[in-house]
Amino acid sequence: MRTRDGLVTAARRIFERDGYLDARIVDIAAEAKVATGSFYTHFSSKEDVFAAVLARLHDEMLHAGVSDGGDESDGERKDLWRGVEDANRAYLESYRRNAGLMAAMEQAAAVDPQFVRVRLERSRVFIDRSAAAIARLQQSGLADPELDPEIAARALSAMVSRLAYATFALGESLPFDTLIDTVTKLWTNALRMPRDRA
Amino acid sequence: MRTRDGLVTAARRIFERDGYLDARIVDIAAEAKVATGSFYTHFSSKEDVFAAVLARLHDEMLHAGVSDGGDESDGERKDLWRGVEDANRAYLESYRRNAGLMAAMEQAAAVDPQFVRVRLERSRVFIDRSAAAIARLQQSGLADPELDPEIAARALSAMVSRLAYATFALGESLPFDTLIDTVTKLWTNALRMPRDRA
Amino acid sequence: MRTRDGLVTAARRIFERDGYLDARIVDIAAEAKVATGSFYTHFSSKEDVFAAVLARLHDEMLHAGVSDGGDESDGERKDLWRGVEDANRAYLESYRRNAGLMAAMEQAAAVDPQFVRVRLERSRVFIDRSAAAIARLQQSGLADPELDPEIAARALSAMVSRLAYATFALGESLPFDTLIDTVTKLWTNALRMPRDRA
Amino acid sequence: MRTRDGLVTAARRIFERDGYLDARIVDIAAEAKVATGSFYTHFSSKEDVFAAVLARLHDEMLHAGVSDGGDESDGERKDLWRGVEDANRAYLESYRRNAGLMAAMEQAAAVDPQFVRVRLERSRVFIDRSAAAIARLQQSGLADPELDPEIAARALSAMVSRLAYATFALGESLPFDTLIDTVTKLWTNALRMPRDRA
DNA sequence: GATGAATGAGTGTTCATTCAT
DNA sequence: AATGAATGAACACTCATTCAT
Repeated sequence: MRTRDGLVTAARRIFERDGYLDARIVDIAAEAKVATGSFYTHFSSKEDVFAAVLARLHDEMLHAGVSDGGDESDGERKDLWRGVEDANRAYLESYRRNAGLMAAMEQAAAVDPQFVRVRLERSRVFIDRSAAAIARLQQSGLADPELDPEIAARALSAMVSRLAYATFALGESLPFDTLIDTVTKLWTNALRMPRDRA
Repeated sequence: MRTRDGLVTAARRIFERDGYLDARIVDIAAEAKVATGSFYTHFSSKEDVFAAVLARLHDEMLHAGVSDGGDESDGERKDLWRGVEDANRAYLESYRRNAGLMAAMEQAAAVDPQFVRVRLERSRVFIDRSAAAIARLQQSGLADPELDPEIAARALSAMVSRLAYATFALGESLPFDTLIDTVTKLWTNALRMPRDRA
Repeated sequence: MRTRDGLVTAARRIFERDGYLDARIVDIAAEAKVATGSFYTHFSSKEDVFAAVLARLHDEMLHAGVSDGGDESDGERKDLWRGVEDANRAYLESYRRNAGLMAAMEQAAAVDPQFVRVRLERSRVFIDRSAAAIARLQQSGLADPELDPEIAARALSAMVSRLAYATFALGESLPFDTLIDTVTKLWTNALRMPRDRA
Repeated sequence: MRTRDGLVTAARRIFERDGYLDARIVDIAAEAKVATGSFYTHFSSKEDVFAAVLARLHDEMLHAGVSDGGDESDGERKDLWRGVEDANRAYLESYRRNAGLMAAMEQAAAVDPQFVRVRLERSRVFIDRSAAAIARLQQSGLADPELDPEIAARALSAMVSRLAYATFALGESLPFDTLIDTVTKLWTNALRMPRDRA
């Protein structure tokens, strides 16, 4: 198991350094200081390790409570805005922290349908939570009732994740705080949520 | 020049069929019914033809008036909403028509930084036009003055293009009209534009 | 010793299932439910186990009296024909029973000279007995005196074993009884042995 | 086409030298003095070249008239024996000349079912011709009427080819003339053909 | 005697690019 | 300008064997 862990760690470094396509099994094995063949004791292919790397990332995020978009428990309007902002900040910070890997994942998804699925499942969590939140807001009369919660959640998640990709993976410059602020404004506006100090 | 045109046409078909990475020069030459070596009389590499294919697409769009997001000339509120809807419809229809190529371009951009730039320039047109429109609306008191026009334009373009990619290139199901309707609502809401029958 | 026996049994199954070349040591160990390394406590290589498997087969045949071509003790002509038929039947039945292993052995012999020798030694028994029988028949005036007993024995054995291989290992269809009958007629004819009811 | 021919010639040398299994594509290309990749311009795999080598051998045999077992046109008894002897001699001389290749083919057939078929088709020619001859002899009352011509032909061909393999490919020593003489005697006896000077 | 993870050498195949004709 | 055969570098994967526990 120790060897396997070492390989996952090494693989993550190599994928971040070289991207998904240019990552070579030999390099991963070398980075983990094991023989090439040992790689195949634990993984069957490059796709296989990459899936393991992503799975570990997912676990780390769960343990770090990152996926938790903040508690939306109390009903004050001021907090609604704050809730959206916190969720966006958490998402963006996590993206920034794992930018190299996210870039590799985009590449993997562009090349291997298997990772399109993985990416979809990853975003599903956020989309589902957002859709639920939107529906709740609509029922409380706090969000535009004409919107389909599921589709709106998809669209707004697409907006945030694509902006994160452009900013952190591609390096299009945007100050972090401006990013959060804009995203949060657009998100709350888009749902026609009432402004804080309305 | 006829050979060159034939190669571009052939390349487009191959890129649509096989994607950017799996497209082979021999196949492009065969599809164009010329010898492999003739390819290199007109293009220096796969990147080179792909750029030519994208350039031709761009030209076709300009001639088809597709890039023209509708004239936003008159000041009636009703037309504002209509203007956004028309622009989105035009974008989405164009994306749907060229879905195979757009998928190839996403793949190319994931693999080759050169095409990240191309993609960026392509979207630049739409972003700039949107940013200008937003600024104009703000000056007329018809859009949220707190938004940075440039960043908001980027974000909303990201939203639309990503949704288009998911729907037409990846095949995540969404009825076309629902898509346009949702996108337009979110877009106008996000800017806090007044509703039609306000 | 129990482990060793288990490995030989397992190896036989694997060789029958996968052939000599495709048989893998790990599979043999797994089939015997021992660790891979344990294999090497008892055998030094794949060739080594395969030799052991063949040796055990040889022992089983001896104990089953299979190698015993029938007793050619009495001098009646009728029995001569019967003796040849019995020997052929015994040989062919044994081949049919062990067809999988024989196929593996042919493969091994095609690939490793060591098993050409083993195969030769295996057939030696039959050839020598046949040669002796031919010589005896010649001395009794019951077989063509112009034939070299040794070479004739080789040739006729080759005929029978090759037919057995084609029928049972390769699956070229031939009814068992037709096979025995033809082989016996050809064998007795070839030696110019007098017909039963001469 | 010149390159292809060179590759077939080179392949034949390599297959004879190293056998089917140990033959490496790089070696074949090097022997033909072309780049490794050029091999794949003409052949898709090792099996593919080997099939080409065997096909060329087949052609050469046909042109050399080797497959022609002598004309069995006149009805003299003396010539019957001679006809069988000539056919056997031709077969055995051809086998001796191509012993290295035949050894490789046995190996190929032991490893790849595709070549079991090829070998079968190769022998089919001889078997069919023999079967026809046997049937003719039976009709003229010159061969044992109890034998099935097809099966007898198979059996006697198996005998000759297996003896050829043992002698020329495996090097079990037997003088060439003794071999022909024995084989011919056994063959004519087996069919109960009348002796020359009966 | 048993374990089983680690070792690492070895090779078929692809395809963008060249260049003599 | 066209031809198309030739080039050759690059890399994943297998599996018999070892050896520290």
